[in-house]
Amino acid sequence: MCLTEHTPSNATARLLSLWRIREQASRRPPPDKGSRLKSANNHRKNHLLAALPEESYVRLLPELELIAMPLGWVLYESGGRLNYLYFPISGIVSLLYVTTNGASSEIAITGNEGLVGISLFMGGESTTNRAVVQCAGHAYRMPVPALKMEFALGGAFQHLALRYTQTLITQMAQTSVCNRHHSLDQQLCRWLLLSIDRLKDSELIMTQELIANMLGVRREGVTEAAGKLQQAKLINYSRGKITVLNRPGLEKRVCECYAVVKNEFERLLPYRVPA
Amino acid sequence: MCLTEHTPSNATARLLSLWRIREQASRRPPPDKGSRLKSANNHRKNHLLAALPEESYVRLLPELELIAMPLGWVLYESGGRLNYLYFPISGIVSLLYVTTNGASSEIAITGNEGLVGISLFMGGESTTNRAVVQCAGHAYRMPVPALKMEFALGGAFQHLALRYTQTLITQMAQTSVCNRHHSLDQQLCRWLLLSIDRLKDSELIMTQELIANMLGVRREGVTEAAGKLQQAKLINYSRGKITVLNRPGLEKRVCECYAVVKNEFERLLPYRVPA
DNA sequence: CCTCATATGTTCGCTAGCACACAGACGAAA
DNA sequence: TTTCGTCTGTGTGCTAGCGAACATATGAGG
Repeated sequence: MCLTEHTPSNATARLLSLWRIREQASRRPPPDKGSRLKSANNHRKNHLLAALPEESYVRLLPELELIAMPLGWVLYESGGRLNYLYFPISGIVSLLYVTTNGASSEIAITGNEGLVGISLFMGGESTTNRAVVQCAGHAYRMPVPALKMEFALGGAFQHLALRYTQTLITQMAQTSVCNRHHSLDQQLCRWLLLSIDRLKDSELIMTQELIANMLGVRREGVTEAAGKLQQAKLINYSRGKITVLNRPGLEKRVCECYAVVKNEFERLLPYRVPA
Repeated sequence: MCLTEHTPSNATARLLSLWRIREQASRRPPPDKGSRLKSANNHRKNHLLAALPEESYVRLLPELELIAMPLGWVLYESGGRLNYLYFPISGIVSLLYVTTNGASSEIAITGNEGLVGISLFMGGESTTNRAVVQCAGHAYRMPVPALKMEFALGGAFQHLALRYTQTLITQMAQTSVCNRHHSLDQQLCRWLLLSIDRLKDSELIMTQELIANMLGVRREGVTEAAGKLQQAKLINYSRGKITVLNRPGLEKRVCECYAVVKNEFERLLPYRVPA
């Protein structure tokens, strides 16, 4: 492919670990329809659904189906077709780009503040990235026809979807800049903060190997950076479980990128606690 | 700001060169209204305008005003308010992110295939990046009220604008990955190809210093990478003028990122030659 | 033709992060 | 308890790109 490409030796290892994820995925297709979680209030755990006016909300309600998002499940593949728009109510979904030689980078991250599958309403039907569940959780999914109808109305739903897309764009731009200019240490802090912002507790189930895949760096690099944070008592980790002990401490170390993304988020989609 | 931030010493130099740009900009506000270029067919030099059905086109025509985009002109500033949506018919506009310590990175690039100011219809009104004219040219601009009205119709215009936004997202994602995984040499090739794709001739007015700002690297690095390309007779440059001599040669050296962006572009917005 | 600001070339030491190769350490299952 | 797979820690080169300082070239304007 590329003669002058960086040697893909280690990249192969990364690819393997991604394969592992994908196999997990095929083993566990989305179950959980009609679980105990299915009570009206759960919908409002997704901030976008929560922000919908009553009128749109009642229209969409019957279309929404609750599903479980197991760790590692691939919501959509690069170039693949989507049949649903997803509104997470818990857990984290990563938008991941995987290069032809197996190296990968996280492009953006979505939790219960957003939705997964913007290409459905943007018009492309597919994108060049992959969406993977990074932390298990649940989501409501909406079939494409319903989505398109509601979007075409040009009302609150369209408005929210587009604003959310704009925050995603900000996140992607910031990731790009961060990749270029900031140290691995800072990027790890950013990643940790963005992630725990999307969880209720401050505990992540995530190995350093996977974090390395997200950040697009070597696992050893993450070990080193995480080691520093642990020494500073900001986090604690062992065997795929990371606990944030001192959030303000992380915020001191992180680069500007985190704040930019967060501020832009609050500017565009101020979250109102659902009634 | 960031204690562990990379030293901003050289970044300062970069900032200065950006200042220079901005001063040029304030010296030359958009003139050129009603120039000789103003003939009906010129609108169609912008691919998005060209793709509009007659019905929308005639509605928008009276709203469009031709302006010149001088080199270095800032269409909008990070966080700043926009009053127009721009449809370039020639020249190149860079979306640039500048960090607090003065380092910068190009996020995406727009020519006559697209439009500048997506935040206007996405809903944010502003973005965290800056749009700078990288190669002088002309554009039609549309005032915000007209834009919003047309967009709200939910017709072809909305459709095209959103599809274009999707290609822009692809470009940003790819830039991010490229920043992480590919060598400066390859990135330079990508940048050159993306740029000359948006120009009629294969000549760029651009110093290595400025390219370095776009790519977010040191000028010396660009000198070295460009030197290799010149030795290989792929390009020729001197004092701020770069000529591409051997396009296929560049395409052999470039990383996958260029092709991904280009293919996605053609998939989403196949350009039909205007009648 | 000369001057001078600007653009490019080159050098040297330095650091972050890479590749590769193991060693330990923990925990779930047998 | 033992075993074994998975995580994490560490070390040894190595390279790309950084910072800084300076040398050279070149073209536009006097």
